[in-house]
Amino acid sequence: MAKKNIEETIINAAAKIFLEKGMDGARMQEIAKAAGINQAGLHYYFRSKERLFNTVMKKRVRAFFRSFAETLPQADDFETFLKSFIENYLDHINKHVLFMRFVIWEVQRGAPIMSEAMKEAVDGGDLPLNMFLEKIKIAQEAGIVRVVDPTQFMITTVSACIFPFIARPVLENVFQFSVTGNEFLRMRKEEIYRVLWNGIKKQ
Amino acid sequence: MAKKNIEETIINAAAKIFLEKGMDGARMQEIAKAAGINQAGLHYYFRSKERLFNTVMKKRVRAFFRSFAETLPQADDFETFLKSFIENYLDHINKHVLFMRFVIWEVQRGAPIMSEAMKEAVDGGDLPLNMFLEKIKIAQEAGIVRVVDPTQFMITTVSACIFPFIARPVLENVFQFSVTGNEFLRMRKEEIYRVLWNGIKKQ
DNA sequence: GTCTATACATCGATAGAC
DNA sequence: GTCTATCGATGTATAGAC
Repeated sequence: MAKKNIEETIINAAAKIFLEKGMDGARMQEIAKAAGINQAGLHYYFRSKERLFNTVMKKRVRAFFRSFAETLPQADDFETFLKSFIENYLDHINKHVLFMRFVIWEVQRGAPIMSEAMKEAVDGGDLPLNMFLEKIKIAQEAGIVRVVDPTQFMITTVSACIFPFIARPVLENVFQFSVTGNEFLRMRKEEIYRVLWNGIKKQ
Repeated sequence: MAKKNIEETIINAAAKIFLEKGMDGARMQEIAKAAGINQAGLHYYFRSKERLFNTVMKKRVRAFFRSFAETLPQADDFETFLKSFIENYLDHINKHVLFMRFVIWEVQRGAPIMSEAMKEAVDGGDLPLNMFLEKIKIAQEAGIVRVVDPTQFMITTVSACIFPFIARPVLENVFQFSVTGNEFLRMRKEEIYRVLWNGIKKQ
């Protein structure tokens, strides 16, 4: 296997373990096994656990931020835009639940690389938030939606989307519900769109 | 100091460290120091790290669930009820950000005690969710609010409340904002109430 | 019950043969 | 570049004096 391929294999295996267990809970031995090499090989390629962690995270954060663009619909009509965004974004979240929960935890836990990687991704223009915010402003000026702070509305939107998924194991205990992943996804798409569109549209 | 008092002191010190660092990242030495004793004393009182962790969590989860009742307002009028609930609940969250983020992380990480403690608290009736859900149903029957699934609406409400706080370090990077805690709290109270009330009220 | 000293286990990292 | 063997550091846990 070529060197680049091995490094790629290690990074993917490491990402899986790190996302599940966190930096503190992850074991180099487990990563090595998942990558199909031994622990000495792991150190040969990445020198230390910290360097491996940093490499993995820089790559993942950037890729994750970039992929946000794919959730942004083309529609000019704000209602259609919002509905499509919620559907796309929930599908997107559904694929990255582990990563999002992990980032929230590791950032507060104090891993310096996380903030650094996010800052780089934001400064590098990997996260096109402005398009969403502009859509709101345009709809406000057109009198389609109420005048609200666009950033606050967007925070509310992503909160309603992300939280039920990253906290799902907790919610299942608290609300004592039990539905399949697909059913839950479908219900959330409907609920969030209805509440948010009614919540922001002009009567 | 009486035995009960020392145990209490240790539990509080341990909770602080566990919530910040997680089970894997917490160190017995650090907990001992924070409790003002040495590591041998820690083991004398709680035998092992796992037992200490379990004791702390059972206590905290139950207390946290119980305190939810304090966020439930008395108001009969649903609009007033919702507005007050959001304000109370955000104040409540603001005091327990570390704990909530920690629970979400540890539950997925696989700490068996967490699910167990939650189940006990729920089964013990420590979490009076029904009052909130009943309020929605009554308002629906009275024609005050639209017909929605009460559980889904409640999930949306708590999501909009909790997420911005547990993910705040991330949001600050992503949205590049920087306001004081109090200012952020005030803005969220206003935003969530406006969007959710408009989102559910009958036109 | 509380201390010091230390045993014991685990993990990250490296040396050195191949 | 990859392996086995092992070092050294760190962290949990305990023995035993007081």
